[in-house]
Amino acid sequence: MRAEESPLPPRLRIGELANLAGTTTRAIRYYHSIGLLSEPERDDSGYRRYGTEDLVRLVRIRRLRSLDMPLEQIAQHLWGDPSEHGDLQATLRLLAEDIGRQIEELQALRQRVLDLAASTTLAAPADRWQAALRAHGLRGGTTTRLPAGEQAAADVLDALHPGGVEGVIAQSSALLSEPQLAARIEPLLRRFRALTDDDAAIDQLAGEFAALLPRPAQAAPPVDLEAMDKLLGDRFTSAQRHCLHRLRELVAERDR
Amino acid sequence: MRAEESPLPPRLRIGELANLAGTTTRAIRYYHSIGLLSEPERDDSGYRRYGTEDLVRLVRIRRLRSLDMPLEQIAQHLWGDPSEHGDLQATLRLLAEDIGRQIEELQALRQRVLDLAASTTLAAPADRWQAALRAHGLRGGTTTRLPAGEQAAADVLDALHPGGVEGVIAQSSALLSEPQLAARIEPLLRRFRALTDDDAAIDQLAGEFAALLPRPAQAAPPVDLEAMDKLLGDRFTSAQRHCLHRLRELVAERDR
DNA sequence: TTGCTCCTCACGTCACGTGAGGTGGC
DNA sequence: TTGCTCCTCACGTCACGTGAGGTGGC
Repeated sequence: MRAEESPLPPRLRIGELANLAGTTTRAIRYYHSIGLLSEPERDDSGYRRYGTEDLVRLVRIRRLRSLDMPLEQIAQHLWGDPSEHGDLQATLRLLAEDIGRQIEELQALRQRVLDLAASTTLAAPADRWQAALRAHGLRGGTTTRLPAGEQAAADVLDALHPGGVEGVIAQSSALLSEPQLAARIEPLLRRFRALTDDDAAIDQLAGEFAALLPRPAQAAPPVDLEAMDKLLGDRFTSAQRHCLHRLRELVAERDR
Repeated sequence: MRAEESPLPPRLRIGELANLAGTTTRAIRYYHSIGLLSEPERDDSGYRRYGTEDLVRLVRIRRLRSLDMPLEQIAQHLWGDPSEHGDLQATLRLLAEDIGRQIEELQALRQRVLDLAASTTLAAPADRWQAALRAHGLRGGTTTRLPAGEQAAADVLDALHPGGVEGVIAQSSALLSEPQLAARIEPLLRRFRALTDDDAAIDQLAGEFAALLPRPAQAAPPVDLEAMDKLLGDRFTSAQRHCLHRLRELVAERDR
């Protein structure tokens, strides 16, 4: 039996290459346009025809892209001498570490979401604030429903602290472990809520609040106090704002 | 002591809000432009002034964005009625599941990155191909250096199979466990490499190769054979192409 | 006065997706 | 002939970034 002539099979067209590499023709043309993949030869009808090297390079690009690596960075690695693979190795290790950190962040976030979903009734920050206070032996004030100003304060704390209102309270453990805190703070809160503009006792009340606050070394404020002031300004009466302002002054003076 | 008038502190400006929420003024303006965050009131000089609700909503947006959730999806979550507690709970559960999936994806991604880092230490596909064959008791042919066609074949297999050349060999375990494979295949390979166009034994050789291949039920081809043909066409002689073509025909006939 | 912040266009970026309108291959 | 693939513009998308040129606030 004689051997027949076996003609050269036509090389790959762009669609076939795209399928093999698990991508689209548009992506391949885009890689050509930015010079990441060199343009192959055309056949008689102007179609691009691809070979082995194109496939190998494209698959490498897609592998790195599946790691969300930017094309520019991919280009640097693929244009680098194949002998300098140490650099790529180091980059990949750093990438793995970065992903590891992202995983940890997401796990913490997921736990927080689950905690929130499972926690009692998944209530508003103000209610969770009071519940967390009760868990520390504080009744959270005499009223069942907090005044508007304190409700808004809970909202802001919940938004600003990474751990939510629960995180704020956890960070204030030094304050909360103060002996007799419940007995001492609740009368102050009642007086604060009843403050009127011509109340002569504003500075007196601020002083008594300040006496309850721990030294700065033991507890930095959990959130930006000036921002809280600007946000909550319209939720308190002028007298209450005055009292809070005086309280901040007293603490600042003491810390100097 | 008389209480002084305590003026309303000005509300937050866009830069302060951005800092508190850990984002940029541009992002906030963008959220306004697409209606994700409503435009706040302006002060006398036209500056936007923000309050508590804006902060709370923006922080929620940023939290979800940090999960890479598209803004459109975020909008759907945040437009849900806050009074429907059951719905909110369900939303949070879904969110936790979503985060869980993202964690799994990232873990798989991290593993792929580490695998990739490990595989770059290894040599060219052709060398890894021969090393893997030796691990199965095959010497990988008589030559130290593979002919160009077989080197290119190794490149293509490595690119196309998710597990690289090692994955191809693992998938071909049925073939590799064939008794006396080494003794039977190596003479065939030598004859294949020496094929000439007028070699009358082309079909004979193809038949002997086919006899070594397992039945289709036991092993589907690990990669697209037609694509391999188009890619490697120019790396083999006409006689070799003829032989491979005949081999594919024989296997296809047998499988019908 | 100086440096900082804010304002509104409006164009740029990244990695493609999506027609539009036309031709080649089987 | 029909349906599929390919070709080249060229505009769209997503989530902002980045000046440009001007004004307000302290």
